[in-house]
Amino acid sequence: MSARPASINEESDAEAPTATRGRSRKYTQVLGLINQAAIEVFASEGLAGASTQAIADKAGLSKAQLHYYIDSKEALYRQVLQDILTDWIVVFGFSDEAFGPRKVLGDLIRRKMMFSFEHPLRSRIFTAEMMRGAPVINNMMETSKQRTDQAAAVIQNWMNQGLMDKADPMLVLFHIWAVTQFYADHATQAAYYRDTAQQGEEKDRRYLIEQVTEFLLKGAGVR
Amino acid sequence: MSARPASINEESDAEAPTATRGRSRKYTQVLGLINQAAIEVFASEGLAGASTQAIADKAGLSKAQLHYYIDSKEALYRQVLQDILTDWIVVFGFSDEAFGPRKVLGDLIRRKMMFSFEHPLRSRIFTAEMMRGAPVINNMMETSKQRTDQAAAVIQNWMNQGLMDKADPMLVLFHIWAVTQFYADHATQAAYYRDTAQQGEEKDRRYLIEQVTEFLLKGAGVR
DNA sequence: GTCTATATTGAGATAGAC
DNA sequence: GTCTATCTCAATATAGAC
Repeated sequence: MSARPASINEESDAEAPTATRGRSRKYTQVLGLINQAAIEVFASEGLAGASTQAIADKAGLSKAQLHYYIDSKEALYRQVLQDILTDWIVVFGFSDEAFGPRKVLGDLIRRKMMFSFEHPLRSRIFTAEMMRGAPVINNMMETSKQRTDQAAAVIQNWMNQGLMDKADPMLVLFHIWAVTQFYADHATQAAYYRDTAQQGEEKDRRYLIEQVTEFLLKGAGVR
Repeated sequence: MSARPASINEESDAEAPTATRGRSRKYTQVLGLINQAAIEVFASEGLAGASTQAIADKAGLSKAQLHYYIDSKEALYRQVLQDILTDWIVVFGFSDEAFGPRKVLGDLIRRKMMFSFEHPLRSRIFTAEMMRGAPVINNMMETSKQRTDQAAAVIQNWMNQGLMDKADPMLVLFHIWAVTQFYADHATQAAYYRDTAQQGEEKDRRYLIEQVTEFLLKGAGVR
């Protein structure tokens, strides 16, 4: 009960977090509320700055109630990061190499941009964790690295086949990451510099995806 | 005295912070130590997570001593951000438009990359502040916005003269920002994915600058 | 200017009744 | 499962002697 007013920049998804097997309907639902609240607070305050009180408030729970559902603040944070990383692997995954770089990378860029638009808070939590040197997430990143290596190998193949300019494939991936991520992490900055009123509107999103895709494919020399 | 061991990823500059006019030599020197220590702690822990104890330790001071030199943790943080923003304006400034986009943007990219290599912690503090919606730095950003608008106008001129592809000039600046910033904010991630032992070495820096410059100028369609 | 000691607040987490 | 009350600890900041 007592749904809290949505804050600016909030994400609206209420995905069920992982590890809810064999629990009651309500338990899972409450975990979802907590997960969402945690994302909002961690994104703007960081791990240290996030208070369990703030998370509890946003989830519509008392602090004691919250602690009944979670083991600790750190465990909750770890859970959030785990979920984000799982999503990254899907979003940043490659479709079939045979479609060629224009199609495959173009799709990837669009997916990543959509993720930035729809889950900016998740993006920021991840970036914040990276900037600290990934102390919490360290042991979860191996899978992500393997996928990225595979992607780099595919890009290398395309380069060898003359489908795109020769360059360091991993760096090409970095640059795609950097630019698409910018629109999540620096959304405030971007809105301020563009003084755009229509921020987040469908038309503007299409415009940004178009501009970003063109820039990145040209930068990578995709033919 | 009692210089603390340098931690990984530390910045080595000991620039005197602003607002030290009319103070003794020593006072200014101690403020420099505090400033440097603050940068390190804020970068990895954030504003909320940074303890004055940790800052004092890194600066080689007692906590009480630290509080003699600073007004409050928040004021110190504000000071650090102010200094960073001042540096950005210089680094991100344009040289003479007449040199054309290849020279001017190329120089800008190199300067920005060097800043990422040499001041990764400053970069991260700024990004973290942006990701929170810039609550502390908000009223300092007007100057930065003006300069950016001017830069965008110059780029627009170049586009009109056919010196580079037509696109949204502000977005071109965003993308340059995003990619160069990546090498500071995500240095840990980058090192992990590249499993590079020679991280931070002169040769690798030149290599990265070269790759990034080529990618960005191609992306912007600079002729 | 520097030290020891401390006031004060806030937060994470738990106890135990219901 | 939820509540009130509370334990415990850490953190900012200051007091006051030297």
